[in-house]
Amino acid sequence: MNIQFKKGVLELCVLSILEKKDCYGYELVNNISKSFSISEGTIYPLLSRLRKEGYVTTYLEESQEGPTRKYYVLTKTGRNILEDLKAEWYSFTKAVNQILKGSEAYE
Amino acid sequence: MNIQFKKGVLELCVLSILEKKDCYGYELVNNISKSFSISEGTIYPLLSRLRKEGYVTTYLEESQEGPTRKYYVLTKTGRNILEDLKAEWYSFTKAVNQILKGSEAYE
DNA sequence: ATTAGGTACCTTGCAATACAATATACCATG
DNA sequence: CATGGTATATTGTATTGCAAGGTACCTAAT
Repeated sequence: MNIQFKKGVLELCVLSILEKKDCYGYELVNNISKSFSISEGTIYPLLSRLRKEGYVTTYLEESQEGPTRKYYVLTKTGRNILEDLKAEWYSFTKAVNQILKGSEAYE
Repeated sequence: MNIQFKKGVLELCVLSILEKKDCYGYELVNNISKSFSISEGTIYPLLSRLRKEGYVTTYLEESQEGPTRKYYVLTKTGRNILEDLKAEWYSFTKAVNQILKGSEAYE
């Protein structure tokens, strides 16, 4: 898996998953890992950044299976950013796919 | 335009364009700029790297409109890399789109 | 009780890459 | 001869993903 493809896209994925339900870091790693490889050393700094930027807030909850979980919740700002990122992602991939296909076909 | 989305994808785009015809750096910048913003300071180091890795070779050709152009040609190795990158790109974007759509729909 | 393995958090140092800014130099037009 | 477009290239900075490591909780087997 090309590491570079992931740059910036991970943020989009995390926000998109949090849109559906609150998650803790370890859960996000396992969830996203089903789609493509991702490590904890990537997620935790990313989550800290998202919180610092006000895209998410957190709350703690105890677990019977291990240490306390820190759940992340999407804020209103985070929701807006997510919409922007999604739109950018779709238009970007469309542009790339046009280049890959020879770019004769412009709709 | 999210800078991070471009990471690594630019290499794919450049190789894909070179697959169709030989290009010089400045031409690639103008060509790709039609799809998304890209600067010269990004392309030239990238092209040097591609040459160092044996994905492209170069030849010089004079121009009436300005300084000598350095044309880049895809090698056999470059062609193979391009095929790999394309496949990775398609499978990666598919995975991301599944996450964005809620990932209930697995085909 | 001690060990092992799974769960869960976090930090540090490193690598890759895109960009702005800058530099050089050619050519044509005013 | 100055401006603007063409064309190449380098330097320093910022961002982000990862491997490796550390802390700590819980359960089950030894």
